[in-house]
Amino acid sequence: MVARNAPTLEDVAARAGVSRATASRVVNADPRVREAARLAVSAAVAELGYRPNRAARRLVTRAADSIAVVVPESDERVFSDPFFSGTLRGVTGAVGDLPMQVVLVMGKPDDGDRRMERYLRGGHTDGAIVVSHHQNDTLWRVLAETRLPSVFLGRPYAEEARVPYVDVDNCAGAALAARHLIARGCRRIGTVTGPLDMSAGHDRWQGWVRVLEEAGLETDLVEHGDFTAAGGAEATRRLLERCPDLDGLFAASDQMAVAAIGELGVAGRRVPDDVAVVGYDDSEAATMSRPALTTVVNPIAEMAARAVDLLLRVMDGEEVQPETLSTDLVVRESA
Amino acid sequence: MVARNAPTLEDVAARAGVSRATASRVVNADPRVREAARLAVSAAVAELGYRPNRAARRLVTRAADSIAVVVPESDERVFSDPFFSGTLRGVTGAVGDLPMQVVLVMGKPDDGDRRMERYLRGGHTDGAIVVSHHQNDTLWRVLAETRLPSVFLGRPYAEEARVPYVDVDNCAGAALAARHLIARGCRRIGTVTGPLDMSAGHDRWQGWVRVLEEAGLETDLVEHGDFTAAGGAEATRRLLERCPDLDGLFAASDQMAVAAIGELGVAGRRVPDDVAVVGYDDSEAATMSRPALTTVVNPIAEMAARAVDLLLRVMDGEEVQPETLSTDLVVRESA
DNA sequence: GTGAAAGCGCTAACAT
DNA sequence: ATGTTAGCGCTTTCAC
Repeated sequence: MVARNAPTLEDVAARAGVSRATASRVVNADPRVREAARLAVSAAVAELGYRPNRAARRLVTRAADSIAVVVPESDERVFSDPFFSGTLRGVTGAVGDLPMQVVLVMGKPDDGDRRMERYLRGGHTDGAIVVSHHQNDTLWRVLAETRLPSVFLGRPYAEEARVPYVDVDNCAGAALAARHLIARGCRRIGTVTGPLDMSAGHDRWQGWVRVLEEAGLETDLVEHGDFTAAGGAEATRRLLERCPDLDGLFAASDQMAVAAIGELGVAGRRVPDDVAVVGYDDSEAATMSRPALTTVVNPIAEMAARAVDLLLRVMDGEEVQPETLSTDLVVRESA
Repeated sequence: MVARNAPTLEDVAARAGVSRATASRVVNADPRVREAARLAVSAAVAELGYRPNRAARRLVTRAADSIAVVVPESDERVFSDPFFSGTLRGVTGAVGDLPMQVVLVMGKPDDGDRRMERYLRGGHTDGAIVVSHHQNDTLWRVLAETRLPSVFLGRPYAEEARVPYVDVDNCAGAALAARHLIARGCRRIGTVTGPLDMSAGHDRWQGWVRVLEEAGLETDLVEHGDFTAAGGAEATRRLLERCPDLDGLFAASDQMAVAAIGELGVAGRRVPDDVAVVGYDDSEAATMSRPALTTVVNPIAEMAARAVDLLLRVMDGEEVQPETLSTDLVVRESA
């Protein structure tokens, strides 16, 4: 609720002895106003504590107001995975000085609670960037129905979802990692995957499979994680149980890779001498880790920037094409 | 930008063969509409893909639209400290189903970049909850100038800042911790403080001092941290250098306490046998830690809920009084 | 350079 | 139960 009796532009104009139009011009820094009038209006604004009514302004300018960053994950997850903070930072950075709010909307959407869906349907925002979409999430359907301009950051798993997205070539990224391990001489190479109901998890796994097949290596040393450290540690333990003489490991996130290194240490295996480890993300954790992580770059900031750009264009009524960024491997100490 | 030529309520009404008012009633679930009319309007809404113009609605209802959670900390910090995720969760929970957005605004405000100030001055939100305010932050001044309804979560350090706040009695909380250590038999008790330019950091330190003085113990075993794990580890190392036979430690945050336990382990000192450790926050880390942390409860969710309540009332033009919640000690294994 | 006037899309009296 | 009407506060032609 706006403070009662908040002064309006009318009040400011009256106080400054000018018309509403002139007052509006001053407030909006229109150059064609006499110095005297400008001063009078500025003074009136200060004295009255005038603040423009955003709704009124927006009603006439038809400008966008806010976009949502939608993350269908629990808030613990959102706040513990650097991927999300990176994304949010990227989005706010890309929105920059546009007079637009970035609203973070998070929560598992399918745990019976339809809060997220209600929010999206409520028309509270002018657009949405959806991050971390899962196979069974029906968010894309909700978004299609409401016709809310939206862009996925990370290709949605469902093939029917014909929505704009920006993705990175996760398959190629994982292939880079796998080839690096093979080139190093690894032969019993395992992988700790991400969730397979997400395109990123699925694609990184498949990229790994493809390269190992080409090299004539076994592709069954697979354990599924969930991108988190805890999940990665557990998957690594299972992997070590199945194959104690593992000599190479590709983890689909840096958090899992770091956890894997920890587990390998517990099992008495040295990294990279006994087991070479490659992560994914090139997050801060990769450089902090000991040994420092060899990892695949996930250009989060760039993806976020592209997503914002796409979204702005969708909101403008433009037709846009999906974009897929390429990626790189950063070689450090762990492999 | 709203999609061009977005259908208006007028269009819906025309299509359904009713008046704008009736259409509005249906959209807003007003009960006094005939079933037939309701169906016709609903159909028209669906066919046209109508979405209410929020600005127009807001202009007439004069309802609040969004509140900001303002955190004058770097985004890394915001996303790594569970205190902030807890707060954000608390705020969104308390806002509940009110049709109001919660916008997270973060960033160090004084690094020459005035983004936060500009944002707040821009009148983008109807109210603000300020978290983690530092002594030299002049946010309260900005908020006072703009007359933006705001509530501090955690008492602002500056005494001139006559703003509503909700706080917890940090002094009493720290006293609980110190008394517990003394009762356990500790005599060389140190503390790793939070930042002293924050009321929480300062008060927890002072609460510790007061109790130790009353007990006739030395109060100079103080090292300053910043609530983070890294800062806590460093401060603990300094403390151990100064006093290798430390037998009790109060850390002003769980993150620092966990880090301290790690450092104590490195130094070959067992917790709680050699050194008893008490943390602050009762965060998830406290239960996960080994040994599990004895810690002071920081009722984050409750504070957030109170802050939202206060803010709503301030936005309603009401005068409100600061609130200070009490706290408790949870005894686990570390002390 | 400035003012008068026309709406933006919606809700909420007020009539019927 | 429904339609008519009057704004909400602002920006923006269009005259002057």
